[in-house]
Amino acid sequence: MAKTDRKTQILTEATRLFSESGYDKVTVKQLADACGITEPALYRHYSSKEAIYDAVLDSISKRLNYDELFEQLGKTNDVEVLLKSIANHILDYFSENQDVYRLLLYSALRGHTKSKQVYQAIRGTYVRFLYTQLDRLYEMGSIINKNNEMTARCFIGMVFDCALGVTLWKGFQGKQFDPPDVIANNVPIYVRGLTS
Amino acid sequence: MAKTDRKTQILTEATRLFSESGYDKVTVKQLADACGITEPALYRHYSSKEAIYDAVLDSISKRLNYDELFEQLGKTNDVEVLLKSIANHILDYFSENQDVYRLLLYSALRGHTKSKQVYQAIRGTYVRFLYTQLDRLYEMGSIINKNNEMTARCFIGMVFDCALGVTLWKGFQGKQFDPPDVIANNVPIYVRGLTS
DNA sequence: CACAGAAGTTAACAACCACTAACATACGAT
DNA sequence: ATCGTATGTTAGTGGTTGTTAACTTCTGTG
Repeated sequence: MAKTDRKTQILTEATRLFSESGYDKVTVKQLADACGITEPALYRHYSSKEAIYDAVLDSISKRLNYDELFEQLGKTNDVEVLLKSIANHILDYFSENQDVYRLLLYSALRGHTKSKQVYQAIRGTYVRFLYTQLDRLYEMGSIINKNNEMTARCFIGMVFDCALGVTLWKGFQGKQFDPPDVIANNVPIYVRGLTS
Repeated sequence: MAKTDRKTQILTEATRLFSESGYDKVTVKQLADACGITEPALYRHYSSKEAIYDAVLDSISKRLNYDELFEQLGKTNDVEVLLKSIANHILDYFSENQDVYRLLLYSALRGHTKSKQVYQAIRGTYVRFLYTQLDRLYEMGSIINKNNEMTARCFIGMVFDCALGVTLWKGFQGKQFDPPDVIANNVPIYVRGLTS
């Protein structure tokens, strides 16, 4: 196996394992086993366990592609379209990358500065985009006067929490709702509450 | 020091330490040091590290007092009062017990079944109360027809996320908002969106 | 073919961790 | 006064973990 392939494989397995069990509970042996090699072989590719962890976080922050969404939505004048698209984008992303959110939250709770930064980079990007758009819609007279940064942060928070519900609380929240249904139910409340 | 006092002290220190660093990163020695005793002395009071952890979770689930809130709000017909009171109750609780939310989330991510249950017990209680009240307000004609369980879960999710922002993301979310301000900004959006 | 370097192995090390055995002391009840 | 119990200590054990040293195997290149 070529060096690059092995490195990628280690990254993939590490992402999966770390997000499943958290950094501390994953042993280097586990990771090596998952890759089908021995522990010392891992150290040919990464200098330490922490280095693998850093690489995982780096790859995560590069995995998100907002450009498409932002270009698509940059010109809409419909609050409902705006909110629904952002919500769906977040939920799609996290359902396609179920491991990511868990891993980020876990790391952030662990106090890992880098993962806090990554988490906030992802989240902050959504928030900034949304409140910029809300500012624009307000100037157009489409929505009422609010602190749009607060509004945006809360809305994104609600959607993130919903995403967490899907991945983390599976089987622990009583009835299991489909995220799209939740969006369909709740975004209109926001829209009604915001439009003038 | 009497046995009960020491046991309580261990519980207090354990709650603090576990929520700061997570179960895995806290060593028994750290905990013993924090209590001013040696490791074996700890084992006079708790049979294992895991037993201490269980005790911490038990004490947390007993620390919440909803009765006051629920009795107080059980008869209000004002959606805004209802939502604001619930939101403030959650935020007050978590700002008074900053360690609790961190610990619960941390444990839940770690996959600890009991902590998932505790987290969901706390959260679920708020959700059930809110959607019962929303059902009542709907029957009274005060609010529009919605899936009130979804609405409640999303609202509670938004507030929980807000509480997390205060404790976990301090210094990582750019501008720091006061939770009461956030409530004052966002609850009215929900109210406008829900009232008929 | 020779060989350099990449990638893998076995064996082991030092540090750490949860936990325990064995012993010491304070103290209330009888 | 004495005994039992609660609570503490010192010293140490077995197991795990991240990491490394030393050695082997594979492979592409001049």
